[in-house]
Amino acid sequence: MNTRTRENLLEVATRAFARDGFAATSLRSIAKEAGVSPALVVHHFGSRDELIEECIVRALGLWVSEKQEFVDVSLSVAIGQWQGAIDKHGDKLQFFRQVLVHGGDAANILFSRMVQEARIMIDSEMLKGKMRKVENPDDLALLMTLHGLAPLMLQNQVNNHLGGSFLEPELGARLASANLEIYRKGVYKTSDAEKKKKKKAGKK
Amino acid sequence: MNTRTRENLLEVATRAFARDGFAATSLRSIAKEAGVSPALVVHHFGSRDELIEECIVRALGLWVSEKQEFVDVSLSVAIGQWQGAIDKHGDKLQFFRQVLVHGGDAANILFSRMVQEARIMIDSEMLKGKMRKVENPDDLALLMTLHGLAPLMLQNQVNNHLGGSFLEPELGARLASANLEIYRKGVYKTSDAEKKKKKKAGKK
DNA sequence: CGCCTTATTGAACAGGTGTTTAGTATTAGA
DNA sequence: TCTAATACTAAACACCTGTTCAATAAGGCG
Repeated sequence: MNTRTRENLLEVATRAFARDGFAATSLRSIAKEAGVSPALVVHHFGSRDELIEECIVRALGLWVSEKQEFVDVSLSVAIGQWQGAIDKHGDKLQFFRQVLVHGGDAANILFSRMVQEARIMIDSEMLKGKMRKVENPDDLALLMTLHGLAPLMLQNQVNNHLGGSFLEPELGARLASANLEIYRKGVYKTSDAEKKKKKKAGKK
Repeated sequence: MNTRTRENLLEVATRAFARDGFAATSLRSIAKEAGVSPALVVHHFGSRDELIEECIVRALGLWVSEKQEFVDVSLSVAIGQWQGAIDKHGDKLQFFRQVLVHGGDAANILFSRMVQEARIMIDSEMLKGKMRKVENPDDLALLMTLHGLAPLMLQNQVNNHLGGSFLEPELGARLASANLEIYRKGVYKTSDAEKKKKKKAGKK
């Protein structure tokens, strides 16, 4: 089995899918970009769908094998500290974005894993005393994952709105600090009645 | 000009685009669904791209004309109170979701408008004393829009994760209340030093 | 009525898609 | 070195795409 051309094919395909999305990337264009005949691609992978699946499995595999790094990313994503994460894993994030847009089992698995890791992060932060106790940590994990993924999913619109790429340090930092401000202090004022309630519960 | 078939065509097309996305919806399938020949569609709209554009313009037009309603939606989106908004505007929201996924000028305009309305909402809430003063209201508007759109963009994954549709009252309410909890109290503890600082600033 | 515009269609076109097939190189193993 | 498997390709297939064209039906208007 020729591993080299196979791996190269996977790399080229993943890059193309990350760049243009699954729907807009044809088997033929991948073959051309890899300097190879279309028939060879199906010879190696069976079909276009199986190629896509292999790309996803491979990307998820890389994720798992680099898990420690990606936990950092997940955390960075959650609290909006983009620049570091993007520098290291920009292309992979773009690919995962396409997976999420594409939907299906892989997207569900990917998403649930991210929520799961956010959940672990929350427990850890609470143990360290950096996070307050919340009513439902599972829902918080879900929400923080959503909040973290939102700028990735809507990156084009965010970039257009800000007039630049939020992957750049300055804009990224602005988004991050604004997000952190919400996560620290909230935005809605708590009513006086609730404040007292909170104090009581705290003293007890 | 036959307005009836034209309008019907727009309606069928919009519904199909909302359901399956732009990339996966062919001119021919729309024609079939409308019980009409493909040639008639291009006779009325010139081309598939122009049909898409007309659908978008029409949807944005409906948005503007029902602006008051949609401001409510926007606010509901921002604070995560989905169920009411979805009941009234579910199909339109699905279409807008596809527009955002599709990207391009229309998506940028739509997104910036939502941020803008969020900004107006923030000012109004601050005037009413329901919101605290934040460092950069523009960035807050951007973030709240992102937070509101996230569950819409990732609805399939969220539904899969929760084991049901978050458009249903119970799950929607859960998400909403978790979001509100963040927006009210934050999640990260502020350090003691910062707390004192805050108190000083408050008394001054 | 007849005329002209409009609505509508079936058939065809050119191009793109994923996949198959038959054939040729290339390589590895006995 | 001969053989069998593998790597690879050009060409063709069947299908789907958006669009065009010529033709027919239907109204509106003088």
